[in-house]
Amino acid sequence: MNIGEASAASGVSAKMIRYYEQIELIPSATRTEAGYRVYGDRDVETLRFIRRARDLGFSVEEMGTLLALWRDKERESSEVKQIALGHIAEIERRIRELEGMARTLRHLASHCHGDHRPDCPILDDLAANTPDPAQARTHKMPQRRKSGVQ
Amino acid sequence: MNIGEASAASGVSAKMIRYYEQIELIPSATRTEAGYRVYGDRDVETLRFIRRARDLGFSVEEMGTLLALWRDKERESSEVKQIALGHIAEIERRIRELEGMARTLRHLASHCHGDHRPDCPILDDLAANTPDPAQARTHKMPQRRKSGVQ
DNA sequence: CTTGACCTTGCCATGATGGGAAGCTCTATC
DNA sequence: GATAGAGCTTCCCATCATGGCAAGGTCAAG
Repeated sequence: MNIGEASAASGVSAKMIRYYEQIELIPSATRTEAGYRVYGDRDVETLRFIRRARDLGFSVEEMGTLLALWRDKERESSEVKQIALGHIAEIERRIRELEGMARTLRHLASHCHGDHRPDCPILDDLAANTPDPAQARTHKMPQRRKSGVQ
Repeated sequence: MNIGEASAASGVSAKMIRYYEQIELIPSATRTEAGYRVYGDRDVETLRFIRRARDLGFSVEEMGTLLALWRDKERESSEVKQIALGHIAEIERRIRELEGMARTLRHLASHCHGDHRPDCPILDDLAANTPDPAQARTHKMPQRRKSGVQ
């Protein structure tokens, strides 16, 4: 099976299959004399596993761990469960973050006329709100020495 | 005001301020003779606007539009509302996507012993599930000519 | 004058993915 | 057997927003 066929059979693009090989998420495929990658049913199974895990939002790193556990017949299911639970917690954190944004935006939008008049509480709010450093997102503001807003 | 002070006053890192200038989201700051960027209160206001919009999940492109509308006194609030509503819809779409993942994972995890036994429905499911091309995420699988899984 | 915090530019990295070019291979059709 | 064109190969570049590091100039306090 060529890479294109393996791609169609697994739902993972050929580009990504090569990428996964390069980062050693999957072993290097054997090659034909001409240098074409060759895949078997086992490889397609692995690629489907990856495709499914990715659709569940697992990162490539997490997929690597899951694959290793999958291949290890003696693995303990608690390890897998831990990864799944951790991932669920992360997803729920992102959901809460997005819901906070949506809540604020819905509130602002509901107070905006949405007509030809220029008054718009959305812009006013964006402009007026003093930033609260404590609720910064990915922010790591460096501390200054002379510290003081001039 | 130097860039570090403007950063502290606005909550936007110096690095990002330079980046926003480079991509022309904000106008180029005036410079001292030595080449230092100089900021005034108006600039800090703009940066705060950006910081707040970013915390609400707006992309840089959307921020550019919002900034233009903010500066345009004659703008119609309907434009702003449209952007906000579109953004809300996008956030809600992402939330639904994440909730689908969380639901599936919770279901799988609840059926996993989570102990020393190797049996794990999570891995079994990842391995066995045939991919449904219709529910692909960002997938644009290219169509093959001979189309057929060997 | 020295120290060191601050500024400058520039390059590199992230994560997962796509796009495209240049060049080789395979296969179906004439 | 020759030709066309789909498919494969590698390599490089782009995304998006952000951080890190390095080399070098500047400024202010001691």
